[in-house]
Amino acid sequence: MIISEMAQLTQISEYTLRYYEKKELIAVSRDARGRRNYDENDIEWIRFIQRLKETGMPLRNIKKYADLRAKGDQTVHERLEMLEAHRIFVVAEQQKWAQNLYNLDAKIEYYRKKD
Amino acid sequence: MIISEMAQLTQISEYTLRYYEKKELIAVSRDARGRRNYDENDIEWIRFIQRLKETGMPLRNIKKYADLRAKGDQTVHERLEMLEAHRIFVVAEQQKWAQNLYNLDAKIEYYRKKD
DNA sequence: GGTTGACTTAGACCATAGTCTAAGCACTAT
DNA sequence: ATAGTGCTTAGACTATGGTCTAAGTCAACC
Repeated sequence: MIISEMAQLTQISEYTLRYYEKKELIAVSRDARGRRNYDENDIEWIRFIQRLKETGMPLRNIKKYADLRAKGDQTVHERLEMLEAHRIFVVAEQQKWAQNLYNLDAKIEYYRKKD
Repeated sequence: MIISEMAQLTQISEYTLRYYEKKELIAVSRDARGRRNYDENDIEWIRFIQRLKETGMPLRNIKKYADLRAKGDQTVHERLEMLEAHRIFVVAEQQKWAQNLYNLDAKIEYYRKKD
């Protein structure tokens, strides 16, 4: 799979895909012509990056994770620890969103009465 | 209440408080000496701004809301509409977080077995 | 043989949201 | 008096995460 297809599939621009590669979040192999050749594995990995990003993990941490991943199975434990730490963050964020939604609803209720 | 107290209370730096004022998110009155004099109303308003920010509303939208607020009660309906639109956004974000947490947990489970 | 779309390096540019400094003035407290 | 804290304007600088362009190469398609 070529970069344009990948961009389409993941909704990540070609610029950004190259940018991620330069930042060493992704390592992509090339075909005989030197073009990036994304495989199933890359797709999965990029989707995972997307999820980490959506849950507020900065690229530098994603990079750390990518580095561990590149080192192979002996880093599974470390990766697990990263994910578990991130999980705690995500849960805390969720609670913040819930609280904020609650407050927002109270405000909306208040305005509805005024309106 | 003077700016340093306000910064302490809200955990927003003095720089940022002045920045918000320059951006016209807040209008603060001055005392006889020309110093910013925050009152209860300002505190409540700034807390509200914090919540909007925490739920991902960009400053330019908060500014729009602030402008409406400044115009008084005849804008209650418009403000309500803004909040309702934002509510939809917040709920969608929450769902995204829930989905991401679910995926994260699946990944963690997978790694736990490998570990 | 021209167009298309990929590649490269390097760097400019953008938005967002601050953060900080300089320089000079004003007032209060020690 | 002088330190401390507030004020002002104006602009520099930071971090994050892209986004885009230039300039040149290369291979494939029509």
